[in-house]
Amino acid sequence: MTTVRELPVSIQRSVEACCMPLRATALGEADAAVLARRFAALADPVRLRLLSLIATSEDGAVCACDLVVPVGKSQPTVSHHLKVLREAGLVTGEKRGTNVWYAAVPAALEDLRVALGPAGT
Amino acid sequence: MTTVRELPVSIQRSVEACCMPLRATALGEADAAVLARRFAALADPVRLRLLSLIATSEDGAVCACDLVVPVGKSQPTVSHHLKVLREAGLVTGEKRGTNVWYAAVPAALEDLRVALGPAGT
DNA sequence: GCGTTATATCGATCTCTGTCAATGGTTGAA
DNA sequence: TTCAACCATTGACAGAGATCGATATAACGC
Repeated sequence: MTTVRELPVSIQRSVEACCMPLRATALGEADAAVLARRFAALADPVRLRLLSLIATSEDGAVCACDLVVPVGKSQPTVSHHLKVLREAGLVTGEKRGTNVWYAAVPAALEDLRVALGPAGT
Repeated sequence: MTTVRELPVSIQRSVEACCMPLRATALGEADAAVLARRFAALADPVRLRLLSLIATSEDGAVCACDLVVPVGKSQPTVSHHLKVLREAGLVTGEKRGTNVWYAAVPAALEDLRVALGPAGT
């Protein structure tokens, strides 16, 4: 359940940047769909807590085994939410032995920040 | 259907600010619930387009009657989405005669930007 | 090989949400 | 007052998503 600290995992972005700021020009259908999908990944309290736990970890990565207890959900549920975060490009998972270490993808959060930002950014 | 331009409506915030950045400290259950609710308001393509249309309007406000056609949904559906945006504090609605004029609430978007931002903000 | 541990997937259930047709409430105009 | 326009609400339905127990898969140690 509890694990030994190791080196941070490497970071990779699989999801390409998207979309002008909401307030710059009227959003097209395609861009709106992409953005909605990403915001949906943040629209769940369990996922937000998981992401926060991962992003604030001292070494930049957290073993999945150390995420089940803190959020108070079953292991399959946590695994499901981690998958959603992964597919949204917000975190990456790297297998180390039997464990999977999750790391945040800062660039993904920055993309969303830009989308919410003022027109001239 | 189409309306005459008038003065921008007044802006008011009903939703109080919330939550440290995700990457500052691990999110508590309560904060996660509040943030998830707000991100959920952005997790729909129709709402994102409505918000974008409102936020990019020249006068800072748009008549609801001018929002139905651009998003290609029925009037009740658009009304429903506008309600969700209103309850999330992202827009305000002001009645003028038989029309309702919607305006964006920039401070609400800024709050979400802060939540997504780096630790030291 | 075997058993153990960690993670993912499957299947079922329940709840939430997006959508529209129909209806109701208000407002302004004729 | 009567009518028409605008907007919100209701009710019904389908689809999506959150959750968990059970099971499958993978890697390690013996």
